[in-house]
Amino acid sequence: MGSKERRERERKEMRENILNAAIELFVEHGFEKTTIRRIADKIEYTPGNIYAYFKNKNEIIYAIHKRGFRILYDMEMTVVDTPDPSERLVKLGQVYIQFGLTHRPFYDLMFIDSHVQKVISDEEHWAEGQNSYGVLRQTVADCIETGAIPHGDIDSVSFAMWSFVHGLVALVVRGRCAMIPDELMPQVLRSAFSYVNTGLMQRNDIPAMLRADAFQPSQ
Amino acid sequence: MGSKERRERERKEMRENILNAAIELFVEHGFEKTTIRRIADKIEYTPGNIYAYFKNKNEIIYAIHKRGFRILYDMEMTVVDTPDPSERLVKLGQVYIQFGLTHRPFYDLMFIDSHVQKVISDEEHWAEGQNSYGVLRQTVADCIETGAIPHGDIDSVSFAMWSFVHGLVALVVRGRCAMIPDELMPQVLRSAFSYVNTGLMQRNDIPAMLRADAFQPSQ
Amino acid sequence: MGSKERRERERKEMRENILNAAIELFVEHGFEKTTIRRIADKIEYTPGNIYAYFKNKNEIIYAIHKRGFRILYDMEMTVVDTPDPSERLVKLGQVYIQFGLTHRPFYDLMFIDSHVQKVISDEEHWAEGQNSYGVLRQTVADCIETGAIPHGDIDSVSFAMWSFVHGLVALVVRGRCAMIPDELMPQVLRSAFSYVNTGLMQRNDIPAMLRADAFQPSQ
Amino acid sequence: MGSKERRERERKEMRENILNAAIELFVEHGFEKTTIRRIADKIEYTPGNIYAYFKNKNEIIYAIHKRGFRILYDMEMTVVDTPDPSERLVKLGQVYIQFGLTHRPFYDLMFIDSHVQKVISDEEHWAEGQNSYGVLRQTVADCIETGAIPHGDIDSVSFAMWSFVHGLVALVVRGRCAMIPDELMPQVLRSAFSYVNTGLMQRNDIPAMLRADAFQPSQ
DNA sequence: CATGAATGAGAGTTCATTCAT
DNA sequence: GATGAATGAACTCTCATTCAT
Repeated sequence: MGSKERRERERKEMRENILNAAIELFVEHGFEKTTIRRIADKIEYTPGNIYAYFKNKNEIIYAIHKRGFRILYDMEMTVVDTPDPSERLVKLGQVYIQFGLTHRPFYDLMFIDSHVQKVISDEEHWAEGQNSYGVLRQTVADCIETGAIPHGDIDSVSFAMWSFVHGLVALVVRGRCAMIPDELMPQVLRSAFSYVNTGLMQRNDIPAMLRADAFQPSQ
Repeated sequence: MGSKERRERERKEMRENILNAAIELFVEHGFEKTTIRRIADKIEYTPGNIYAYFKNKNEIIYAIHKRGFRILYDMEMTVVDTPDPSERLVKLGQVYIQFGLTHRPFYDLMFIDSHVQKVISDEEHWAEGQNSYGVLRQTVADCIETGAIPHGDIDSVSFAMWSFVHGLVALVVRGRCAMIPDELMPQVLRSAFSYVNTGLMQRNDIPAMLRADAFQPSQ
Repeated sequence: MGSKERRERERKEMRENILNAAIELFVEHGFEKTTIRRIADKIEYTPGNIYAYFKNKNEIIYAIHKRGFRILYDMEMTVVDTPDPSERLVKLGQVYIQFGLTHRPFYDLMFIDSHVQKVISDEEHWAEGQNSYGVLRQTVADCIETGAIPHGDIDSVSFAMWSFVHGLVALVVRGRCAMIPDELMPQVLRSAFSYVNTGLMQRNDIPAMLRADAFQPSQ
Repeated sequence: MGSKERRERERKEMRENILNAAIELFVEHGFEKTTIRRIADKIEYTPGNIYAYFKNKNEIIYAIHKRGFRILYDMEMTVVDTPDPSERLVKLGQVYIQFGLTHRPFYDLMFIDSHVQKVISDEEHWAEGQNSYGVLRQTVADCIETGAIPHGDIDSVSFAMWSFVHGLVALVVRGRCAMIPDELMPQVLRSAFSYVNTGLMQRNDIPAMLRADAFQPSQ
């Protein structure tokens, strides 16, 4: 019977609706203001009905979380074929920052939010994160192997790289840059990013790509 | 009469109690769950009574915020006299990370928490933060002047340095290091930190000080 | 399906219940003591549930306010067709007093309560009041034109008329008539009302209608 | 021993201080905002200490109530010697309105406020009010006797007179005059007042005194 | 599957009042 | 007489969640 399949499909569509509404609210008003009632209002359903599709609010968070990692991963995929490891590493950093600044609520949920930390913890929900980290790790390994960056423990170096770009984004996303005027932030971000890259990359000039105009803070 | 003094002291103790309870709750459950009621319960007082010591919840945040910056600033002061700028820069980084990891709730409140961002915004409450940034900025300026690190825009470089150590701490504090086993974290942090420093510092060997065993993640 | 209609009806009944409970409490304890909790208790519901029917406490006030003016207006409509202006003016006064004394909490809310004054202020919520005033004003204008009462500025005269009847009702409603024994109040009110009317109406005898036994203080 | 007297005197002064503070708060911020704590703060004493001088908040209300009637009575005394009864009646009305509009919080407390109504009820606290009413009543009696106003039951006529001026003041004090522009209110009040007086006083011209520029509404 | 009414817990805050000192 | 710390009840309002229909 195709009826069962239709059921299945409708169910998926509904989950999608809920999720999209949740994400929109989330993007617009942040996590705290994304309540079940508001999600329900947005799709013109009833609060109670949400629970037919998601066990509870946390399940919705998981889903958003997952989708965020999907977006990040897709963005990473656009640069992952770059043959030169050092160039790839830089591009990965750019893509990461771009993701963070253009999808702030996602970034917040994925890498900063503390409620998520508790709710997701060490569950299977970090699987997607592992993929992203894997891409970075491999690139770092390649860089070290080719001598593009100094030798070092792969995980430590990967963590260093990640920390740097995370720091940049996190300080912006959580509004800790009061000392730097808003209008200067894009330039400061660019400079900071290329400064570290250039510094680490042993004068293998990569100025061209570092000048790429990414990183417009958004939203 | 010492009675007035005793009163004064008791009052301070009470404020201290409230603050400590708040900080503890904040550590355990994050800001949202740190409610006036819970604070009161913890110290076995009445919710209303809290308001005899702090005008409102925000004042409690301010107090924690301020205290955190005081602690950080004091820690920075212990290394600020280091004459060699590059050594000083490294030590500042170490001190910052140490602060972040040994005073996680403070760090969280000061540099990560989003509600604080809203409540404190651009008010006078960032004054203390400016001091800390000032110390970093001056050190970076000295480093550039002496050629210890590559030339660059002072604020951009300062922001880069800050971002890096913030990234390290923030990922740990907000539990985003699932891919690195807990027992390896201290070593990874150390390696990551020295990797970037060594890389940027143009082979001015500073291995000795980088081996300093700091950064034990704490509670 | 009548299910939707039933829902609709039940919803209206519920709003009605809330409103009635609110009005009763308002009668008994005044506005300040008419709290959401007490309303909820009275109808044996949960405080939070009230908010499913009224956005907030002010909305409940608006509703009572509006309803009160509706009742008053309807009562005015029963006499507004009286052709003789002076007779109409007297009847309007009687109707107004009757409304005030038989719907005291409404009257209180509409014309006396001070919190309402703050909450409603110059918003659209006075629209209904304007209708009532309009009826009075027109009647006064007619009276002046026909010479039933002395010439004068229409608004000033209308305000005078209104003030008089408001004064009568307000002193009763707010219990400032201690000097007059309760059992005499009805007669005193009647006498006072007809005294002023007869005085102003230049000996156009209207004794018949002034003897109408209205104005029993209620509840 | 004069020590006892001194005690007595100091006690009175303290009561006075509390009362004045309460009245000031009351005048500035209204009844609801006049809290024990605020009174205490104003005179730089402790909330608890207030209770050494007044049994509770209601006692403070009584005192303010009483003082208000004292002021009104004193104002009435300035016109009570007017020999002509009709002139005296008009002056009494003027004085009453003036009191109401220049001492709004007092007026509110004395003649409108509902909390007072409950707290004071039929106790001895209305004694002062009786005096004021007595003055009016006597004047009305004189007016009737001399034929200045139509014959009628003294209490009913007195109540009518009182209701009229109370209505005028109460509508203003409780902000129910939205339909009359603020800048016109003084003139409207004057007109309304003289309209009724002239109307009732059987063309005994009293225009001169009615033109007296009283009744500026005040804070 | 969907509704919508209802719950219960909990949020920050204010207040009159009490009481040991 | 005066202090100031403390209480306990009350306030409006929000939310995730449940459940009969």
